[in-house]
Amino acid sequence: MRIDPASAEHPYEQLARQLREQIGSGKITGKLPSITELTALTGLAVGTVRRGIDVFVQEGLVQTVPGRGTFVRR
Amino acid sequence: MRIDPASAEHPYEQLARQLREQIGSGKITGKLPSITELTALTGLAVGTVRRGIDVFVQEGLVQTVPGRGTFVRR
DNA sequence: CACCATTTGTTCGTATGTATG
DNA sequence: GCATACATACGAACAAATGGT
Repeated sequence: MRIDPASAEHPYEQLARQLREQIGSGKITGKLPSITELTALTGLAVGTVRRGIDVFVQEGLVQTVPGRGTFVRR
Repeated sequence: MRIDPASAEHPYEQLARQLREQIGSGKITGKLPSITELTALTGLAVGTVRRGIDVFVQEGLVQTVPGRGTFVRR
């Protein structure tokens, strides 16, 4: 889960793409890493991580539950 | 265009609702006030105004053009 | 062509609120 | 009550696109 700030691809897009790959390949099935964990893993800010995850929420690929986490829809 | 921070309705939701009313009633037809103008009009932060407008972008009600502005789709 | 003002787009770091367990 | 986790908001900064001078 490495983010390159200098890339032409925006950090939130890189995050979304990398998460999508891990979801698609089945590496992530149930619960996604928490936003706090993702900020630690990526070095990104909270808002940026949210932005990346929002992509999936819009698509209906994941479901977020306050106090619980973010889950891959199946 | 008044926002009440103490309301149960979030500021970005209040903004979206009020803009929607003005669009629906035909008070706003072409270009929306710029984000900078909306922050001045509402006292909200840039990000919050963006959030409110994003609602319409998602819905396809408006179209944003970098360097130009935000326009009501017709 | 260069320069500049305007406008949207993204990111940061922090704070507070709300829901869950 | 407390820890965890998502949700919203703030203020600031910088980039990129547009259009006019």
